[in-house]
Amino acid sequence: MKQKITIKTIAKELGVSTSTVSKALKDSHEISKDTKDKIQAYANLYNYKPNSLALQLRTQKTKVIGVILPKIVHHFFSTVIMGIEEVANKKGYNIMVCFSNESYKKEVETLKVLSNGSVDGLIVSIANETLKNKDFKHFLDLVSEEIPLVLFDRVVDEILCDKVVVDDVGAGYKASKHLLDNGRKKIALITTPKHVNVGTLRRQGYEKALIESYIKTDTNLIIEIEEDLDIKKQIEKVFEQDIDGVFAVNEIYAANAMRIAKEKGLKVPDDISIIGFTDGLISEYSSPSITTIAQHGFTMGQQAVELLIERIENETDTFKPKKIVISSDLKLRESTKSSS
Amino acid sequence: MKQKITIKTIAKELGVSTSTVSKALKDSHEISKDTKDKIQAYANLYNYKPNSLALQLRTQKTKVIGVILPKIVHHFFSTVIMGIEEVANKKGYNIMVCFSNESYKKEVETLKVLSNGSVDGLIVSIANETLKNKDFKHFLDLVSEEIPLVLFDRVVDEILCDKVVVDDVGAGYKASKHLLDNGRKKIALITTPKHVNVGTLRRQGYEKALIESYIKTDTNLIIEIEEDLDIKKQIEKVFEQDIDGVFAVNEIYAANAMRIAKEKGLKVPDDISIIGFTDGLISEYSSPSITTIAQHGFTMGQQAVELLIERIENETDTFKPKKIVISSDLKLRESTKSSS
DNA sequence: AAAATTCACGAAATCGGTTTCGTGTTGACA
DNA sequence: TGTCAACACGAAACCGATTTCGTGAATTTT
Repeated sequence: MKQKITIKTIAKELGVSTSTVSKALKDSHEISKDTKDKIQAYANLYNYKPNSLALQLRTQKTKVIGVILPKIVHHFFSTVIMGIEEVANKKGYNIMVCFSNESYKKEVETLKVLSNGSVDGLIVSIANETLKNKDFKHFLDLVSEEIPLVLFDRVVDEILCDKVVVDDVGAGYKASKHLLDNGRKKIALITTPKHVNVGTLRRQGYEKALIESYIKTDTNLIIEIEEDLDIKKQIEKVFEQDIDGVFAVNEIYAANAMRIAKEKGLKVPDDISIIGFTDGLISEYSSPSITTIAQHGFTMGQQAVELLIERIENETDTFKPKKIVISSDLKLRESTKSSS
Repeated sequence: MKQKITIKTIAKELGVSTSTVSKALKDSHEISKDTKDKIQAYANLYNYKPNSLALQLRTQKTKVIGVILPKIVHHFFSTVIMGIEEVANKKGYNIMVCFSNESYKKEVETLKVLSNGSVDGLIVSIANETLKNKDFKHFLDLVSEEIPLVLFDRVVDEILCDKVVVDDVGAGYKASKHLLDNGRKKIALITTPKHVNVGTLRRQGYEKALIESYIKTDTNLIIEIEEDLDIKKQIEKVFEQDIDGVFAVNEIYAANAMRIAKEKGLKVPDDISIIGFTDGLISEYSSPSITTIAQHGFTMGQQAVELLIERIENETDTFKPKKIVISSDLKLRESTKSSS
């Protein structure tokens, strides 16, 4: 890289001190107009840009927010990033993005790297493996170092920090209730393993809705998907039973369910209703289009970053973690159109 | 944030100089074993982490790569990011991600912010608006400052730097040839406005394939989509004509075409074949699934970072821009299954 | 026993800025 | 003419590390 022009260069060239240059560039009243003009002209001519590292070292602020996501090729997470970036930028922050790839080890490493002062705070959604392990030491360390931290979507109670989540129980309830209202009785639930708490919460909503309709939960209709195995094959199993509705906790599961239904000769939504989660492009463009629960990832990102910046800039000694719950909406599409 | 422990703190507490501490922590031979043990024990106990800003200021290296994308809620770009992050991390770099949102102004601002020393180099895919304006001054400035820069996918010849692109002409040819081989004669092309060069290049491939089959290009069959307007309505127009094949330059256009075909009562692939671009989830999960040209975003990301890091770490005075062309593959699916 | 090494550590410069505190010069005022 | 304030600028400390060079003491060599 080309040798950058510094304040020192300017000072030497113009025969003044570095303090004068610094002040002149900030239009300080201490410096005479003549000198200011001269210095500013020189700086412009040579396209002087203050070295941000020097500033950061002095102020101990990087104006950077670290974001750690389990993955990115995923409609929900990429939407969240958009929300984060938008607000962060508006407030003068940049974002450093890392991915845990659902791996505990990578999450620990990334957290360590980012917490050495490269960022002012962190926004994280916990990796699957970490949730499974239930080992949150790396997060607890972060909290005890008092590095501002906001968790979103995949959060746990053990970590004392600000959180942004969707109303998963309510969303699960809404989705299931919608199917019940459509006259469906034998509703399959395609969910995640229990350690993924969002899945568990959505299941609670599902069970609540069933109970309200005096339907007994049939564990044969509930299937927990192992992501490492063939997803479609796992979902096919639940179709061996007599079902008339499917509630899938994400859009990939929903799309797979739809495909299987078609292969089995079932008509959607006439013979079977399908509802998904995460309002992504698959749901929108599949045919029939899939009714989903919209998670409002964009809003989540915005809220998370606002919480974080609030925490960064207003260092209150009284630490009371906040939890923001984003309500979710039913996005009605063809896959649950009541035939009546 | 909690007061961080510095080398100075350790020095004072242990009654030695900061240089001794620094050397002891790096296990220098200059320091006696006793002193080293004492200092290292203290550092571990209080969880000392060197301030990365101080290091960066000293070495003038941030070990951060800036990435500017037009958008992120998009299969191709999120895949590229994955590729970038993977290689960058492996080589000890982190990535700072920004979005231009296809806006010229935001691109200029972002470029300015990132080029003040916060990153060692940049990977960029140019915003649509910038391509339209043909105003690349901000990039030329970057180049003249000799800040390492790699452009990918949306690149222009005016900017002298390393580039990674897909073989767009070849890909367009492959896609069109595939339709022709399927016996299609009246193939519509759904592309972007001319200023988006990838669209133009793919069109060249399309025209080349037609010419080879002695088919005259019919401009009525070519439609350039304005993203600001209703996409579906624009595509519907081309369906007013008698067509038996559609080549869409991205998967959203392809998905829309499929939907319209169905609405018109056309059977895919019996009555009409459809082929898209970008091997995303929509193509995979729509029904029938859509044949596409796979762009290998992951590979592009990897290659781009490797070029960039090479440029960052081996400052050669002889600057010869490299251009890597990634070949694309046809991913055969149901939407072009030949009925024969 | 004197000279030469080795050892173990500290002082100070450096990276590129900001900021506090002085200080010499000028002008105004009594 | 002496005093005092305003003005315009510089010296130096500071942020948190690294690194070069120097130095006193201990040890080895001759």
